Amino acid sequence: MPELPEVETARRLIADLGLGRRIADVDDADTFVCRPHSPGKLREALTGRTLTAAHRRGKAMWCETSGVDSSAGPGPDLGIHLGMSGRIVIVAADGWVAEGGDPPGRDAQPRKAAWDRFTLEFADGGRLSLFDKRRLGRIQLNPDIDALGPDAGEVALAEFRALVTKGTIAVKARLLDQSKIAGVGNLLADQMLWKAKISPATPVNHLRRQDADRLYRALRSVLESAAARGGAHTGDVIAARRPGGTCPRCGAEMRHGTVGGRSTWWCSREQAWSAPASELLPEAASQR
DNA sequence: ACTCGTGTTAGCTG
DNA sequence: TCAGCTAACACGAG
Repeated sequence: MPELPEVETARRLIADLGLGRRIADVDDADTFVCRPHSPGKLREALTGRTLTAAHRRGKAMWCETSGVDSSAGPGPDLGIHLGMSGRIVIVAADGWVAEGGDPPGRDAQPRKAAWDRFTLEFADGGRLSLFDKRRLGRIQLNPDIDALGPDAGEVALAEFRALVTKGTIAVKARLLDQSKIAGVGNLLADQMLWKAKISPATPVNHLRRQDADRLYRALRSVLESAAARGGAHTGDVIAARRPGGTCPRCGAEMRHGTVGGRSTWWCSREQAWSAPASELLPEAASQR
């Protein structure tokens, strides 16, 4: 299930194998994945064009398209979001298949054709599909990319500090807010908070400058290692996200709860959160 | 049978 | 209007 590193893999796949191929037909029959949905709308908008570039910001991808002929202006952008279980599958003219997105190894059963939610049929006989079991992926023309914050892999330290520390929300919930920082999902958030030794429940206004800076460095290194190792699920602490799991660093028991509406795991020793004494009620402070 | 989930978002509240 | 929270979406896996 894709976070930033998996989406980048999918984007690169499209950039390498999907560009410059004439779109001969479009299957946009899925009434939930293709939005806004009027059957045939995407077919009408895309047939006769080619994809000319593949971009990504956070977990959102979009492809530029060519004019239907050389005299026409460029076509609409094709927005692609993989959701929780989406994967890009590209079939070459000779039938060779390449995939990127949701790691195939984790659900390696044969692909059912019914799970291809959107397909570009190329004139060369190949195709590009959004394969998505849960149908939470999205295909959309001209997606509003500016609604997203800066890409998590490109945000600068000063910008990160400003975006992450304003307000009172739990730091993990803020990291998951795509309008602030784009690309961090549930696993990357747990991994980077663990790496920075910060409790996921810490209200962001309680983060000191040194905490925010440590979290920023954790973001950089977690993205880098996830990209190198093949996805967000390869993080050191991810294997410990299970009942009975222990911290890979100190051996303490891992705790589980819900933060920002998502399943969350943290080290009971290194990521314990306690409010500064000045913010506790008098009776609570006296118990410390 | 029943619960959970690596994501997003409409709709509600203060 | 904004920040923050919750339920809903869909469906396969355990």
